[in-house]
Amino acid sequence: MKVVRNGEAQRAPRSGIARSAGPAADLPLDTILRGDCVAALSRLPAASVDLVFADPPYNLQLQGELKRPDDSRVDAVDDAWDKFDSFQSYDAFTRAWLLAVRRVLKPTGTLWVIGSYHNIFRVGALLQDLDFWILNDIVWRKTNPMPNFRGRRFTNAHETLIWAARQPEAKGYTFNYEAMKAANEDVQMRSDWLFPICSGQERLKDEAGHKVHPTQKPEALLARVILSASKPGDVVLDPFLGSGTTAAVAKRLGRHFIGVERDAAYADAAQARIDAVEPLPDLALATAPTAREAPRIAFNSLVERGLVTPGTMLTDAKAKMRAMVRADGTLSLETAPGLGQIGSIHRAGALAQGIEACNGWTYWHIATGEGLRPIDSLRAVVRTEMAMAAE
Amino acid sequence: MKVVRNGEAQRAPRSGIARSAGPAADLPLDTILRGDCVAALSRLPAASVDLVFADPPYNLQLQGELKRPDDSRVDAVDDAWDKFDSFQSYDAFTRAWLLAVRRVLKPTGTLWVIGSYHNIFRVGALLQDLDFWILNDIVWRKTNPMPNFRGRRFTNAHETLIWAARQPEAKGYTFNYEAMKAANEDVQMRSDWLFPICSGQERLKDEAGHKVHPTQKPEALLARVILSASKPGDVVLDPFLGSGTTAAVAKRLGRHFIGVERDAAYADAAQARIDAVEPLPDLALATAPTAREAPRIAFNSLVERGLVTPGTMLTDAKAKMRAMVRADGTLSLETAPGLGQIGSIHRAGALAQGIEACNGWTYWHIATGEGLRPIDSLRAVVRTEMAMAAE
DNA sequence: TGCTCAACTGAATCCCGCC
DNA sequence: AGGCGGGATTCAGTTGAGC
Repeated sequence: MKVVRNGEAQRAPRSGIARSAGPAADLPLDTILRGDCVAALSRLPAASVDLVFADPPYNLQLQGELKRPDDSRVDAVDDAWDKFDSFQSYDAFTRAWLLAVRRVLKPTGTLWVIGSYHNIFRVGALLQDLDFWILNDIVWRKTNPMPNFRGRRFTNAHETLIWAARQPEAKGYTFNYEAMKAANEDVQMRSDWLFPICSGQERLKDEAGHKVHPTQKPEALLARVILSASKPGDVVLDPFLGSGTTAAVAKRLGRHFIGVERDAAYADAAQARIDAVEPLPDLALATAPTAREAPRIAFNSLVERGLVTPGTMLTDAKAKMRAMVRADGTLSLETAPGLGQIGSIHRAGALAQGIEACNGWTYWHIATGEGLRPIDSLRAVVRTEMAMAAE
Repeated sequence: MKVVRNGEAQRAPRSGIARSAGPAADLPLDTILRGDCVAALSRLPAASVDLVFADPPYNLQLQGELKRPDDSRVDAVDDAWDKFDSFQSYDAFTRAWLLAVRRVLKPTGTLWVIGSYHNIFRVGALLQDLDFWILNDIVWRKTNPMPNFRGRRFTNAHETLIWAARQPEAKGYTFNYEAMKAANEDVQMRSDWLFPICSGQERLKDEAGHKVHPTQKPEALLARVILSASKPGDVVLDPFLGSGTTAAVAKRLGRHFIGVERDAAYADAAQARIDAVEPLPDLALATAPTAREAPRIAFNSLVERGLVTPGTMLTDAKAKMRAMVRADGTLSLETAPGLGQIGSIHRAGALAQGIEACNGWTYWHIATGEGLRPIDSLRAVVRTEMAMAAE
C-alpha cells in the first residue's frame, strides 16, 4: 500500500532540552472532541500528533446479543449471522481508525493499542498490513485479575499492548530508554509489566455508585506508556477516550492531549476528571538527560582546553595497548605495525582490538594519581563546565 | 469465509474416565514423519489427534546483523525456513497448515501455537477466520531473555502462545484445572507463565558444540502445555517438530506423539533424543509444583501505585542530602551542581555520597507523621500485591 | 577439590546527525 | 538522499580454564 507521507513534520532538536518543538497552531489542544473518531481525526491537521494511545472496543463475542463495532444493534439476529461477518466488520472498523491515526501521526510518532485475545490479533495483523512497524508487544500482567469462574480455562490475567511506529524504518521515534531503565532498578525495562487493575478510589463512579465506564484503565499503565514514548509538551491523542485516563495522565505529566469520545456520558465524566487534575511541576517531569542527547564533545576539545597534553600516552584498561595523543586530537597507536595506525580515539580503539567499531571514550584510559581512568571522565568535566557557563 | 467441516469426525464420549479411549489403529504413533507437514498430515486419518502443539517459523524479517556492545555478533535466526516473501505468503503458509491440523484434530481436540509479535497476530487472526475458538492466550515470560543491545526498545522478554479449540462452542476439551491449580500453590493457574529459555545441559549440541536447532523450546514449557491440556494415553501431534521437545516431553509424560519434520538433521537429532527418554511411571505423572517468583520491586512501582507522589522530597537519615521524586520514579538530587544528578534511587544515593554504589532503599528516607522512615518500609504494601500475582 | 573470573550465549524486526 | 563516521549500547546464566 502506498502511504502518504507528510513533509511538514517538525524535527525535534537533537540536543539541549528534551521538550519538543511546539505543536501546530491549529490543533484543538487539551480538549475532548465529541463524535466519531474517524470523522474527528479527519478534521485534524496531518502529521501533528506525537503519540497515540488507543483502547478500541474489544469485539467481545458474547453469547446472545451481538453488536457491531460501531455499536449499532444488529437488526435481525438470526442464525445466518455468523462470526465471519462480525470479524469482517470489526476489521473494517479497525482499518478505518488506523488509517485515520496514521494520517495525523508525525513521521516520528508512535501508536499504542491495547486489547485482549478477542481483538488484539486482528489489530496486530492489520497494523502490519497497513505498513505500521511493530516495535514491541507489551504484556500488562494484572496483579488482581478476575478469576475464571467455570474452571475451564486459565485465569485470563493479562492484556496485550502493541507499540508501533508509523512506518517501517522509522527513525527518531521517542523512547526514553534511560528513564525506563532507571525506573526498573537500573536494568532494562522488559516487555512484561505488572499493575493492578483500576479499582478503589481511582475508579470513576456515578452518583449511584456504579462504575462510569466498564473498562477504565489504570493510570499507572498510561503513565508508563506516556513516560516511555513521549516528551513533555508532546501531543498525545486518544481516539477512544472513554473515562479519560489517557488525557488525565497526559495532563498530569505535562503533555498536551486530544481526546475523542462519542458517548456524551463518558465525555462528561472524562472532562470533569481532567479538570480536577493538577499538572506536576516541570522539575518533576524533565526526562533524565540521555547520553545520546548530551552535547557532543570532541576529544580534540580536551586537548584544546589543556586537559590532555599532546604527547600523553593513553592505554586500554589493562595497560596493554598504548597510543599517543597528537596535537590535532588524533591518536597514534604505538604497537600497530604497518599503515593506518593513526585515527580518532574511536578508530584507534577499534584498530587496537582488531574490531570494527569502538567507543574510544570508554576504551582509552589516562594515568592519574589514583590510577587509570577512562578519558570519558575528562569529558564529564568539560560538560559540567559548559553547563555552569550556560546558567 | 466458509470453512469446510469434516463429516467423519467422531463424537467424543460426553463424560467418563480420565484416560481417553485408545487411539485409532492406523495412526503412526510415536514416530517422526519426515517431510512437509501439510502433506504428512493429509495422510493421517481425520479426527484422530487430541492435542496439537505447533512452533511454526516466526517470519522474523531481520534486517542487518546485530552486534553486542562488546562488538561480538549475535547469532541470529537467519535460516531459509524462516524467510517468507511477504505477509501474504506467510498467511497462505499458515492457513494451509492450520486447515491440515483442523482435519486431524478430534472435535474435542485443542491446538497450541507459539509465536512472537512478528507472526502471532497473523496466526491468531487466521485462527479466528478459520473458525477455531480461542480459549486463552498465554504469555511465556522469560527469566533470561536476550537484552536489547541498542537501547531503542523494551527488552523483548516474552513469547505468546494461543490455545484454541477446534471449533466454537467446543465441549469436552481437556483442561486439567485441578492439576494446574495444585501445581500453582492452590490458586488458579494464570495466563502468564515464567520459565527460563532452553540452555545448558538441556540444549542439544552437535559434535562441534554448536546448537542443533536455533529455537529449541524448554521442556518445562511443553510439560505445562501437555499436562494442562491432555490426558495420559492421548495423541499429541507436532507439525514442526524441530529438535523434538514436544515428542520427548510427551513420551516422558505417558502420551503418544506424532512429529512431522522435513529437515533430516533436525529429525535425526530429535529421534536420538526421544529414544533416550524414559517414560515416567504412571504414579509420577502428577504435576510438579512451580516455584514462586522472587518479588523484585522497583521504586517506580511505589510511584505508579500512588504510595509516593512525584515532587516529594526524600532525604538521607540525617536530612542533610535532599532529592526530589520525579514522575518516572527517578530522583533529582537537589544540591549536586552540573549535570548527571538524575538517576535511580541507587544512583542518586551513590551520587549524594560520592561513592560507587548505594542501596537507595535504606539510604533515602521519607517524612511521615512519626518522623523519617526509610523508603524500604513502603515496599511491604507492594510486596503483598506482587506475591498474589506471582506464580 | 573448590573457588574465581573471563568468555560466551540466547526467536532481535536494535542509531543518528551531518555532509 | 545516501554515505560516512562518531560513538552509544547488555542480562541472566552456563562453561571451562586457571589457580
